[in-house]
Amino acid sequence: MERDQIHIAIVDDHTLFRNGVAALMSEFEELKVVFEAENGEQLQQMLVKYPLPQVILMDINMPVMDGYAATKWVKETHPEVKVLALSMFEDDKAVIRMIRCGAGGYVLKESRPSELLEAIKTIADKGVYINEMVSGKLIRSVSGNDDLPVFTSKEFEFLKLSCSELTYKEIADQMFVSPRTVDNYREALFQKLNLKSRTGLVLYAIQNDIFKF
Amino acid sequence: MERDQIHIAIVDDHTLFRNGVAALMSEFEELKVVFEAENGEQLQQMLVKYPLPQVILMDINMPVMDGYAATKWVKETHPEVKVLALSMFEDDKAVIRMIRCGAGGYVLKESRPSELLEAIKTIADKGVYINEMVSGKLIRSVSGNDDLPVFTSKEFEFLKLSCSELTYKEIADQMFVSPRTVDNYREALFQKLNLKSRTGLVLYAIQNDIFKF
DNA sequence: TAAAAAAAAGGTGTAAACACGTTGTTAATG
DNA sequence: CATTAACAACGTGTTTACACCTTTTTTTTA
Repeated sequence: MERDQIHIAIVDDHTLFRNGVAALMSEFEELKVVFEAENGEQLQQMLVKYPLPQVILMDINMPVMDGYAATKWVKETHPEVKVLALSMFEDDKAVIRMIRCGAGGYVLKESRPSELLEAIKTIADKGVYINEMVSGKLIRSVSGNDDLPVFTSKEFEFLKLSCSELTYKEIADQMFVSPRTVDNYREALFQKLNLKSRTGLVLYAIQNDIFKF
Repeated sequence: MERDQIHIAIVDDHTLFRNGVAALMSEFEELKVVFEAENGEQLQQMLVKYPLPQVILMDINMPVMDGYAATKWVKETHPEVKVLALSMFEDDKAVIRMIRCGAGGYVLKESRPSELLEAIKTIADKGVYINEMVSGKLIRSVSGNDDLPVFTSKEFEFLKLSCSELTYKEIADQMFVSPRTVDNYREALFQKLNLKSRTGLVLYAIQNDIFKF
């Protein structure tokens, strides 16, 4: 067992992917996989039972507790642990959000194993790993704060229910409020999101993963 | 090198996943990974250069040539080769479509390596691998043919334009037809898709990749 | 080329969606 | 305890969406 090994953990709900990456990374003698977790919640449990990893490879979309929440929690409780986001697609919004949550970098799942190793080594050393697109939209997006507006929980619920064939009246019934109140939710969302139609709401909700199929 | 090894190939655009699965499967002595490919097109090239695999693990969503087209092509040119779909989520529509294209089964990416091994062995032996949900919706869906209805090109265009904040009047202008004609398109789609609101149209279009972000 | 089918357009009515100003209600805060 | 602020609800009016049925125009095809 080599000294100076980088201890890593892998958090991803897809077992095949998780095990696969673990197997691949274990082949690099510079790395040691200390544990795997299926989601953020399991990660929390693992962190008390196992030695603290230096780097956590974190998937974004997971059930139970997703990558955003998990990353935020990790940085709050163990700020010295580096988080490297593993994203499926080059989804700017998601990547930016992960970085805001405290991730020190991100790697696409399309990457070759050696690239991932490089990213892990860099992030363990320097704390951040920013790849090719540094000079691009990422910088601009992160500095220019386009965070998602704050919704009340009612507005949020209304937004999700809007992604259906229910009429506003029916939505009101389901939310146990008056149709007028639903009007308020709609107006508030229109203003916050600069929209003017229900169709706009639906598109927004889907684009921002507020409504999922 | 063992005889009676099952020769498999892996087609997935995510290198980390592909390599990971290859590494995992190589550990089973019953299997031999003969090649990997990034997409359907690369698969076509690989199939002439490398020994024919008995089973192909096929991702669904890939650039260039996706899993549906690739599977169809494989079954046309090498009907004896079995295709096992690897799906990310339990997306009924996608799975059903893959089976219609000729896949002999599907496995979720959440599966454990041993389950995947089991699936590979089963499909190599029996030609099909149907897991737990046999008795469920799958059977019903595949038998009851629910292929997508036929739209005219105008209806199709209208459907895409509906995924916006344009009013029907504005859509009519853009399509250079009368608002009444647009009414006809809408009515036709409502009937064909059994919907009753624009929201329904938007959701349908997005679910079926007719409107893409 | 006449008949039939399909697509485009019209008329009209109702329901839902959108807009805006106003009024209770509750809870936080000085 | 009075004052805000936030939320819920109301009234009312306009626009858009939806429904249905008819007519005109274009395209197919017998």
